Amino acid sequence: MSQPQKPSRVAAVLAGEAGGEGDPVRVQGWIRTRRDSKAGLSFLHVHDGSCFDPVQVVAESTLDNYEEEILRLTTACAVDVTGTLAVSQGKGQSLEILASSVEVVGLVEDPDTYPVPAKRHTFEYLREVAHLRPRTNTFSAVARVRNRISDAIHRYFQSNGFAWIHTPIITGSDCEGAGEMFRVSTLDLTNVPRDENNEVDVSQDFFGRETNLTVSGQLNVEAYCLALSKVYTFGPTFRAENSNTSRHLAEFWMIEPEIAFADLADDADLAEDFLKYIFADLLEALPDDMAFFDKRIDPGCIERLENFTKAAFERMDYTEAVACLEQAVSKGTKFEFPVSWGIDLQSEHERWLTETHVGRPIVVMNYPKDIKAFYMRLNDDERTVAAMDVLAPGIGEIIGGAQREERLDVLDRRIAEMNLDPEDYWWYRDLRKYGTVPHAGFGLGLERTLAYATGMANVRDLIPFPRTPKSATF
RNA sequence: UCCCCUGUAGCUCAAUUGGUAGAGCGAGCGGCUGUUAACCGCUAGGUUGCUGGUUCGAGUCCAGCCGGGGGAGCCA
Repeated sequence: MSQPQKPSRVAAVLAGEAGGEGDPVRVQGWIRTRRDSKAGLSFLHVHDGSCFDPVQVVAESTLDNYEEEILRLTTACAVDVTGTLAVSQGKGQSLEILASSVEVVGLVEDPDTYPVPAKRHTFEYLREVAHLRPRTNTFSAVARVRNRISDAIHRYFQSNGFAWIHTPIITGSDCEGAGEMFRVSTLDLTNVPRDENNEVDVSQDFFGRETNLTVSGQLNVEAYCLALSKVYTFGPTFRAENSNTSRHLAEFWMIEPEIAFADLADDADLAEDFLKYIFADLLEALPDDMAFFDKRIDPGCIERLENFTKAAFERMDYTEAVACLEQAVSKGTKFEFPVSWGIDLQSEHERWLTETHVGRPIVVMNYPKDIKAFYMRLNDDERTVAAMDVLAPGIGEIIGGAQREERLDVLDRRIAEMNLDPEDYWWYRDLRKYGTVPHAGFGLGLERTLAYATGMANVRDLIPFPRTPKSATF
């Protein structure tokens, strides 16, 4: 089956990169819709996922398989089309393909049973057919945006001298302290070995100790930060929390840069520069997909992103933020949760600060030590730590980060204060013994970032096969 | 884990104070059209999530279970 014409991507065809009027062209893809005209021809919209729009193929009734095959084409049929490029006589597209051959590669035998016909579907329903939803406009657009953002993240770090560190998925550390973990074991669950105290004998397990899926690569990546200076993680993360919200997944992807010889201000600068880069890149690279989200999913999302990339981020201390909130309350602003120094800011507080108070992204810094993790650097006031949250209009917290405690004596004090066992942190403490330096980093959830960029409301629709409590079908 | 909402045709939803189910879309067939959210007509398609209870009678009321969604907490 030698085909003389090399196939082109639909994106290239529509961009005029596969040739001009009269040039031969070949595309491979799936039917989105078929419309027949009694003028003796059918219009096939063919997509291959390379761009938002399908290409229109004109199939005339003179094709030898017109009656038997082309008139039976339905949504999702796979085709291999050869023909010539033509200027469209109709509206809605400039170039189309006048087919000389439409080979049916894969037919839909019974269209009545195809779960995703060309009609409106709810996102909830499409989650039940997650293996077919990437064929829809929305989910193919999400997939392209996810890919582009991921690529931009790597491009940003790589072009700025960062090394991508593959921190472990399976961790022997039971002290990462960020929520419930998924146990990793090869023990026979129906016959678990016990020791003399009738405890599970983990020495017989695969690793000879208890192991779990990672909830964060941060502690590990700090080791590489203190050797390669500028590093980042980008990979899957697992949390066994029983969280049932539109913002939580049991398996999600996270980005965690870490920079050495850096303080909190450097960290905030990095976060601002980084976010602006990936969003500006998205707007520039995928205008058709973003236009779709702006029109059908979340009107205004393009303007929101444009403003985000242009506005200078406000910097504000936690103490000042609380003072602003208290002043607002005294002037009549109502919050569900009361405000006072020492509280963790609620979502409603964060939104007020970024949306109402300053009207642009804001970095809140230096939080009370009692509401933050042990590894965050203690400030000279002994009351606050060098933590930061980046808050954005329309979403609230988008990044959380901190300067790390690099002084061993202070770190040990903090470990003791929080009733943690220093032995669990022996190698983390080693990093402070041998050539310690100030360093800082932050964490960014990929799916939440995509939610912000696209206006899609649920992170379950921003990862190909979502894992949530009681749900891991695919 | 807690609170609220919800489960009727392949999908989205109707069904008056309880009286044994309808529409739109999709699908099939036909008509019409260089069509593009096409349009017009016809046809097929349902043990109303599961189990039990109240009742002459349950999609409708009650209990339990299972699933879905939203919010809270936790966080990314």
